[in-house]
This record gives sequence, C-alpha cells and structure tokens, in this order.
Amino acid sequence: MDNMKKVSNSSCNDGVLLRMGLNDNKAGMQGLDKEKINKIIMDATKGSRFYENELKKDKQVNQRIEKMMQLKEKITTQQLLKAQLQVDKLVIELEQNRNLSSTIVHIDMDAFYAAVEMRDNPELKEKPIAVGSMSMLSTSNYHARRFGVRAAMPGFIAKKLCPHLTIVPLNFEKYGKVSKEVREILIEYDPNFMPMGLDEAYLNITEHLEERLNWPEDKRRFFFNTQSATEKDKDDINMSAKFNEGGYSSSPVLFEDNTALMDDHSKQGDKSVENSVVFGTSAEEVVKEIRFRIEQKTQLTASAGIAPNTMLAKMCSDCNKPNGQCRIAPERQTVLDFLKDLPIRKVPGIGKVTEKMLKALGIVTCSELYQQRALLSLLFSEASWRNFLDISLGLGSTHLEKDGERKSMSTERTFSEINTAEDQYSLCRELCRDLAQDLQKEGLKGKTVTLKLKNVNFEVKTRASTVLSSVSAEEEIFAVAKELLGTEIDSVAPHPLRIRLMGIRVSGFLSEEEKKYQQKSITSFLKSGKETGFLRLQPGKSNQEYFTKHSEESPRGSFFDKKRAARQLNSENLSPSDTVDKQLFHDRKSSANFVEESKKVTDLQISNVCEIFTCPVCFEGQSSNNLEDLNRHIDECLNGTFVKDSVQISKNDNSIENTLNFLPRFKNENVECQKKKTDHLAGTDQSASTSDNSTSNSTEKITQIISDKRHRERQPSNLSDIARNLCMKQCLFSKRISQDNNHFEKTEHTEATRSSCFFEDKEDSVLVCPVCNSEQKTTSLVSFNRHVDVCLNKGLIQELTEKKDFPTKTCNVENSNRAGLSSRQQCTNPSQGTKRSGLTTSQSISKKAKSSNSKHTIEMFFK
DNA sequence: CGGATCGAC
DNA sequence: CTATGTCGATCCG
Repeated sequence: MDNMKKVSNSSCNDGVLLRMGLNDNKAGMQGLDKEKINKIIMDATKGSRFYENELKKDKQVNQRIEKMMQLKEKITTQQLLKAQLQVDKLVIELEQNRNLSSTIVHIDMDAFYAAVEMRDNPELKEKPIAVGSMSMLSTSNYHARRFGVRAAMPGFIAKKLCPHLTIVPLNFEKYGKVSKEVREILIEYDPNFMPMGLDEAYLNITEHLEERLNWPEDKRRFFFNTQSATEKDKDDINMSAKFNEGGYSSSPVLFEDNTALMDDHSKQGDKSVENSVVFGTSAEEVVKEIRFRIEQKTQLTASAGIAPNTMLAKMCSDCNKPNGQCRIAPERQTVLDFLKDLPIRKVPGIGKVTEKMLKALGIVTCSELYQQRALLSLLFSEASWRNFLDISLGLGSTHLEKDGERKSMSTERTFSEINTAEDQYSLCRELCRDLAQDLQKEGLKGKTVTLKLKNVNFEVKTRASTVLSSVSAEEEIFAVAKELLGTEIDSVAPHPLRIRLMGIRVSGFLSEEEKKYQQKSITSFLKSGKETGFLRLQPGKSNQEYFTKHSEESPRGSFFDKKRAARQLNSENLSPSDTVDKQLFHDRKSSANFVEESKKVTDLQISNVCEIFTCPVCFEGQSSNNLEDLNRHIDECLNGTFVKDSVQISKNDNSIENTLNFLPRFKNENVECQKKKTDHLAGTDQSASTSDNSTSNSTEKITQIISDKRHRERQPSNLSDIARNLCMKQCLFSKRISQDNNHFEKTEHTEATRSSCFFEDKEDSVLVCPVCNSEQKTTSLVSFNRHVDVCLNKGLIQELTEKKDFPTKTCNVENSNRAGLSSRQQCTNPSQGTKRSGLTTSQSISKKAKSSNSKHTIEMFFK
C-alpha cells in the first residue's frame, strides 16, 4: 500500500518490451553499460572548449549552491517554525482547492523523428539511428539509446558510442505533416487541445468523457487499416513500394504485440465486424482509442498519461513509454502515492540545475520536497517555492489555457568561427532579413531588438536595445542590431570578435489594445512629426528610450527607465562600467568604418535627426544638437506655453494617460530638487499630498494626488476610472523617482553608490509615504520605494476588493525581500490576499542575506 | 528595461 | 573537424 504505485489502474502493457527484446537478439546488439558510456563521452569531451565552458558553468552553479547553503546555516529554528506555520496554512488552502474533476491527457509520440524516419525507410528499422547532424542530434531510436545515444548529443560523439549509428538528417516538413495527421485525431477529443511542439499534446477530455457515455458502440468502433501503406503514401510511390516488398510489418502486427489493447476488448473474437475494435467509455479506453487511431493512421506509436492535471499527466505519460499509457486516478491518495518516490527531476520544470540545488539540500524525491517545504520557502523565491509546493502536492493546471500572443521572435545560427567585422555585419544583416520575413508573415512589429553572440569559447552574451517605434523590416532591425554588434566588436578591439553563433530577436510587440490606440498615441504623434529616425536620436539612447517608454508602456515599466535615463543624463562623471560604454561609443573605429561603408538608409536617418528635431508639442523644428536645450524647449511647451496643443493631445483618455506617462521625464530633466530632511513629499510642488496631510484613507489620498497632478498638468478632469488608476500609479512613481534622481544629484555618481542606493549621510532620513502618509525611517531609497509600492498595491487591491479580508497571507514584505522578488511582482493578484502581518518574521534572514553581499546593512523597511 | 539563466521541445 | 534553434519565465540589478 505504501510504496506501491497504485497508479496503474490501467493494465500496463509489456508487449513492446517483448518486441524490443526480440529485436535485440536478432540484431545481436547489446548496447553499452553506463560506465562505458560515460567514459567514452568524457574522452570525447575532455579538453574541448565546450567542456571548459561546461566546467565554468558548473562552477557557477556550485557557487549558487554555496550561497544557498550559507543562507541555510543562518536560519534559526525559530524562523523555520514560523515558516512552517505559514507554509502549512497555505497547504491547507491549496488542499481545499484541489481539483480532481478534470481528466487531462498527455500524448507523447515515441521517438518521434526517428520513428518517422524508420517508418519511411524500413532499412533503418533494425538499426540504431539518430536524427540530426554530426553536430547535434534531435532524437534517437531505442536501439541507439542502448548505446547512450540521446537527444541533444552531438552526432560525432554518438558515433563514438555507437559506430554503426546511422544519422538521418532532419526533415521538418515531413514531421510537420505527420504531426498534423495526429492533430486531426486529437481535435476530435478536445477541440481546444494544446500541442507542445510536433510530438506532444495535452488534451482535456473531461467533456468528451461525458458525451461519450451516451455514445452507441458504433461510434466507438474503429477499424484496422490494412492498406495504410498504400493509402498513406499515395504521394510517394517509391515509398509504398518499399513497404510492400520489404517485409513491411504493418500496424496490425505491431498492434498484436500490444496485449493491453487487445485483451481488454471484444478482441478479434468479436467477429461481428471484421477487423475492428470497440473501445469503452472510460478515460483509459478513450486514450487507447486515440493511440490506436494514431497508430492506424500514421504507423507510429504514442505513449500517454491520464491524470487530473497537466503536470501529473505529463509525468505519467513517461511511465510506460514507449507505446504505453498510464493513469493516475483522480484521488488525492493516488496522486500522493505516485509522487512519493518520484525523483524531482522527472517533474516538468525541474531541470539539471534545480535538481542539483535541491540535491544539495538532500532533496531527491517529491515527498522530500514536501518535507522540506518550510526550508524551501526561506531559501527560494516565492515563485519557486510555491511551485515546489504545488509539485509536492501534485497540483497543476486542470484546464488548458490556449497560449497567449507571441512574445518574441528570433533567429540564430551557429557556424564555424567568424572573426572579421565585415563577415559579422553581413551575417547580421542576413539574420535580420530572415527575421524580418518571419515577422511580416505574422504581421508583427516589436520595439526591442536583441543581439545574441556566442564566442568560440561558448560564452553567450546578449545585448538589447529598445527603440521608440516598432520595427519589422530588415533595415529597421539591422539599424538597431548593427549598433549593438558594433559595440561588441569594439569592446574586444583591437582583438577580433571570434564568434560561433549569432542571433537576432525582436520582442516587445504591441498588444492588441496597444495596436488599436497606437495611431492616436503620442508615438505616432511624434513619428508623424517627421521622421522615423527619431528613434536613433543621438547621442545616448536614453532620451528616445525614455520617451518611448513613457508614452507607450505601463507605469510599472517606466520605473527602471527613469532610473537609467536619469543615470545616463547625469553621467558626466562615469562609473567604471559606464566608462567602458562611453569609450566604446566614442572610440568606435574598427566597426565604424564598416558601418559607414554600408550605405544604407539608416545612417542617413541618423545624421538627419541629429540636426533637425521636431518638437512633439509645438511641432516646430528645433535645430539644436544640445539635448538639454531641446528638452528645455519641450518643457516650456508642456508647461503651458502652448496649451492648445496639449488640449489636442488630451482628446481622449488614452492620450491623457500617455501624456501623463511621459511628463515626468521632463520633470526629471529639470531636476526639480525636492529632497529635504523631512516631509519633502508633502512640501514639494510635485507632491499632491500637500494640501491635506490629515487624510488617512489611502485611496482617498491617491485620488487626491491624481486630481492635483491633473490640475498641474492642466488636463481635463473627465478621466475614466481606469485611466485614473493608471495615472495614480504613474504619479506615485514619478514622485519616487524624483527622489531617486535627487539623491543621485547630490551624491557621487559612482557605480557603488548607485547599486547600493544608500544615502551618503549616515543620519537617517525620514520620508513620508505618499500613500499611507506615515513617516518612513529609512536609509535606502530602494526600501522606501518598496514601501510605497507595497502601500500602493495594498490601496489598489483594497479598492478593488472592497476591503475584503483574505484568510491567507501570501503577500508579504519580508518574502519579497528575501525571495528577491520585488513587491511589484507580488501582490498583483487580489485573490491571493493582501493582509500583511508578521513583518518581523524573516527580516533577519533578509538582512543577513543582504549584508553578506554588501558592506552595509539595510536597516529597516518599516519603522 | 537589459542581461543572464533555466527549462522544454 | 564537429556541442542546435526557439521560446517563455524568472531573477537580479
């Protein structure tokens, strides 16, 4: 009872194994034992650049583990007990919400690519084969696996393991076709099924099962496909000819091996209908039917898992592969039994690194994961330990969410060393061209371009740049990418940049909403002003970036932008890292030549823009290279000199929002100093809370801030509630940032100062939180900002939920700090609760963690 | 946001 | 000789 997996309500079939065994003997291949395999791999690997890099990565992981262990040492039993209590409260809640009512199926084609290749070329059937190339294999068949030949292994090493290995090149077109055939079957059982790549899919058959109960037998009867070969391959005569003569062991033969499928049924004994099978109405029967139909249609076998959620389904589809299925009955105990001794590595989402880290804590199985839940909640980020908890309880999604819109698109290529700038640029252009094509196919435009480089030592670097207007055309992308590339080339000059891979990615697509509004928005407003080249406004991307983000993105996103922008604007005296950048920027030689030689439009754009700049407010051309002058001019415009224009902008709420969003940038530019020893928020022009400090209700407070802000900006007051909420956040942010900037103004601009964000003066500053109106004694702006974040979220959530009390506290500050999650990432889900308590809980842990990294100690987050 | 890392197929 | 390509998520600064 205890150790036994009673998961297999369905009979688990061994027919396949028998068949494999036969094949073994016939072919006379024994494969290799693990030791031999490892030795061969090591011999082939040792000393390579690749291996050196692997060692390096390994070291990094070990360091992470080391840090974690140090953190663990400092945990007191007190803290552990407290954590235990908290986590267990959550466990109760999770347990109460456990949902076992769905039936999720995970279908997994067995050794898909290899199986397809074997099907289409019977000569390969008895041989060990792999699909891929000498440098990388995608999959291997079961013969080859006995030699240790696995997916993600380079072909040349596989050859050493198994000299007879046949490597078949990839043929995605073919796999796609087969995949489509399979999907045609799957969709009958769940119109919303979720394909994962070409060879896997999740189905929610809950509804199908209900309907099926009333189905007559005939609807559940399926026929053996005796002539599948000729039918299937009508487009390939040669192929079918091969099948017919070459001892094509057609599906029925395969099927006979599968005792499980046959025995449970009326079998062939049911002579009423020749060559047919009737499937029952249970989940197992449904899945057998699916697998049967897949095999009849494609001559390929699939494995499957049936369970109450996707995670379990996926894990148990592994149990009886190949060509088998497994079910976890929808009972809590069955689920827990299944997990009991299951190695965590089997869990989707837990990979090599996580496995190793958990192993360092003595956690190998899922039940151990549960036992250590308290400890894990102290050592890992909230997202991580909650995930661990879900895993150890056997919880997962019970419904299939169709994947949302695409977030990025990319293309990358590996090649033998390329080290001349010229080649690198043309390669870059080529990648941009390919990517542009793909983007346009889906009609996508993105604002962020990322360059990825892997040097010959396998070290990977990515460099990204976000621009004002969305890009999709080759030239647009290349214009950004070449800048990034140029910077990298220069960064190693005078040495050549020696790379083995280059990739380009575009992300930051407009959402549907944004697309709708884009034309009215500031962006197009600006763009229409003159030239798209505004996006390459020089020098320093900070300006246009800043502008972009404030006009187009959520208030949240603007936080960092402001910071960075402020930094760059302030950075006359540069920190070491900035110095490098600057140097690169000005010392561009090696790449500059090439860039200039490339007589593409983009360059012209740049040079034009540097001289003529159209003010987005008054529309007048400003011919100045001095950004400060330009900004001053814009400030003046915005400050009301040209009211008519701003009214025009404000025609709709959305525009207002955008306007508000980018306004703070100009404020920052002007550096309205606000820092005073105390009460600076209340005392400044920016602070709306000045009018009435006695206001205690936070939402009221916020609203007031908004209205005052609006007043200042001379916006009409007919904002919708939604817009108001958005503005509200923005207002607070601008306030926080101004403080930040101000601080940096005052102090040395060393990187150290910035990263630690400490006040120079040792005496405690007192800031007044604009939301809760309480004094915050703090030594760090970061912590103050965090407090405001938390307050803000609290206020918003309260507003949304009408002060509803939530039973569990899942969203607390100490977690946020310790887990390294910003409050921004938490507290986003009202249903997750907002009550905050026990602020002292793990503060000391948090402090220790931080102080071990820096010389200072962050004192308090709350007084 | 930008960069690195993890994980999955 | 010879260690992929693409994507999403998360964490940190």
